Amino acid sequence: MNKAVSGQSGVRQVAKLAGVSVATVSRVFNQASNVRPDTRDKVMAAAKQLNYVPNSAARSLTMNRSYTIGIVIPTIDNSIFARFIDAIEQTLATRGYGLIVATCGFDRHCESRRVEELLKMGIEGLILSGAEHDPELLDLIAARNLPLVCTSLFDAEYPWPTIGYDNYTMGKAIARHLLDHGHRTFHILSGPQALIDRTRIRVQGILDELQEAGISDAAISETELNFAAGCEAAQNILTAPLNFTALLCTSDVLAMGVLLEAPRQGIRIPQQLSVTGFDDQDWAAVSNPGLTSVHTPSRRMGDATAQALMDNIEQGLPVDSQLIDSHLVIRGSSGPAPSAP
Amino acid sequence: MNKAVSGQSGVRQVAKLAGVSVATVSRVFNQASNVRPDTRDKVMAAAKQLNYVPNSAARSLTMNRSYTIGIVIPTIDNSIFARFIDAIEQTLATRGYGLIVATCGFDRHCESRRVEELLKMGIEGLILSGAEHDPELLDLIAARNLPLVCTSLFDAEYPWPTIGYDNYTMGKAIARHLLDHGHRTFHILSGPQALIDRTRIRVQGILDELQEAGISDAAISETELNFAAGCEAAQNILTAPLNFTALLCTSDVLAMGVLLEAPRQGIRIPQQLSVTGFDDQDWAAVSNPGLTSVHTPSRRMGDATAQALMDNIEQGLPVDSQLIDSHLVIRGSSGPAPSAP
DNA sequence: ATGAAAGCGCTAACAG
DNA sequence: CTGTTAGCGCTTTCAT
Repeated sequence: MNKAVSGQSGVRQVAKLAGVSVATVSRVFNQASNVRPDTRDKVMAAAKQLNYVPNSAARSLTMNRSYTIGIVIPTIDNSIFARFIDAIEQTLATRGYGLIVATCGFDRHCESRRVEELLKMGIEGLILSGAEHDPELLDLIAARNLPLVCTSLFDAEYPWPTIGYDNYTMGKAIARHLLDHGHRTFHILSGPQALIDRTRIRVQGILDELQEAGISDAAISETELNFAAGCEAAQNILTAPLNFTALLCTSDVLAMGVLLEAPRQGIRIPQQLSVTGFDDQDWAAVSNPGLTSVHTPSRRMGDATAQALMDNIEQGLPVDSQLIDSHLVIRGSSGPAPSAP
Repeated sequence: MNKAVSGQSGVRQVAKLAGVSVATVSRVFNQASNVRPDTRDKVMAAAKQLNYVPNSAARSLTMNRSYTIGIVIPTIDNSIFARFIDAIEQTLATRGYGLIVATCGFDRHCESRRVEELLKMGIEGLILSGAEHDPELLDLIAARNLPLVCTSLFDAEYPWPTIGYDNYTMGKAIARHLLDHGHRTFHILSGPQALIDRTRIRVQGILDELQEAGISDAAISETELNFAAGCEAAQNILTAPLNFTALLCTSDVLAMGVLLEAPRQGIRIPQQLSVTGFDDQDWAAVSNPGLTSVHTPSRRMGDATAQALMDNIEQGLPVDSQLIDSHLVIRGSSGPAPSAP
């Protein structure tokens, strides 16, 4: 059983070596005011000599501050989340905060457990994905008065602050794009709607737009939200003779599978089939053809989220919900509907 | 100035409500042995009623344990690192450890600063990328007796444990693959060799293999290690009439740019040009053509790293260097050299 | 400008 | 099996 730190030296040693009191050492390492420059130097010298690093546990205990923010997301292994975390981490770092990450797949129970673990670790703020969480968890968070931001979607009505996109409108936009190109028969490939609210909202936007155009028979295939699952789903969807001319995917990772599978089935994109995604990952510009998708600036969302949390913690500012812009990016994977589907 | 926790309740309150001593409460929340079941239940009930969550700072202070591991990597926004972290996080979670992530680009000074921040946060173990670090930093880590693992490369000779791939041999392997296909003129597109040791090692492997085949005039282009930079580099490399038939990229993110740019320049892959990557990201199987690359199982590396660290911390086991297997994946982007380059 | 001393909430002997 | 008590290393009044 290894002690976390062994060659440890505390304020005490530093104080002794510098010939001052522990209070002075503490002052030097905090708001350096009220310390004579030469005293300060003596302390710093002693500290360096002893390799002194303040003990965060003791610090946290007395100040009741941990300078850590927690985040629980489905996975890190998805460009969209990776970029998001990357941005959060960098913004937090500008003010000395650390980020503790935890993943939970799309399992609500797991999410709750992970949050509890983070709570035990003393986080001062929490970032969650989406707006559907265990009510008991939300109660606990409220009881602890822990700042929380729900991300990836924007919902001004939600009782907790949300920072994210207007998934509904974007769903409508991408459907409209296809309708404008003359498509009348559609298939939707989505992630698990029951587990992911923003997926459900995207689908709803698509369906509503189609509905308004008098189309109400779009088929929906659901699958897990990862590359392999997308490939498998694509195989199933694309084998039979196509009875649709447009395939809308609620996520690029799913569209990737379609792009891979279509040529194998002899289906040409976009001549025979238009395909669209959601997220606009890097590769969407590279694939052949390029993938029409909705660009969701997750980096911007991360910055905003981190900033909001820190402003709340340090200045008590309320965390306001925030709409992050997103927009359609049209590429080669979508085009005019073939004359004879 | 928001207190981190406000509706707080400590062992004391719980003890009083449950009609026991603080020691008993502590026992219940730790090694539940030596506590009568009904006492235990009373305590748990009281705790639940009060929304009690143990204060981690106090806990860490008395036990001298933080149950957190720190990692400093260049970026999270790269599939390779994202997958790596994802795996680490999940493995750590199995034993109640948290992961604090920090990014530093490819800047050694920044790396040192970030590590110091993590040190201040009380991490019990540290994960770094590569094996080139500020000597002073390494001294500090040694002085604090902090377990460290250097990842992404394997080097049995290195004074600190390394867990990663044999980049050199893989560099040789991919060059050999191309040589076997009759290629005799090469161009290498690499990330910054001065900043990234494993990149340098990969390049060295390639060069050595070519050298052994009597080829010593391979040109090398260096660029930043991200998608945009890869695109730009590809534009420069591919404009002039090609004086090489194989383009080896030291990373898939770079190869992605090449795959995007080649068709724009009217260059057909692999008929006119063979392209290879390194990492085998998801999209490598999807792109058109698929990208020949070296598969580096970053998830496996993450698991091994996390496991080694925890075993060291809890059982004092030495952290042994570990070679993670990697292998060549041949796809459509590489083929026989065109007869007339 | 500096020092002395009182805890922060918890765990871990040590008693009983 | 349970209670009492002494710190863990630090910050922070309150004196000086």
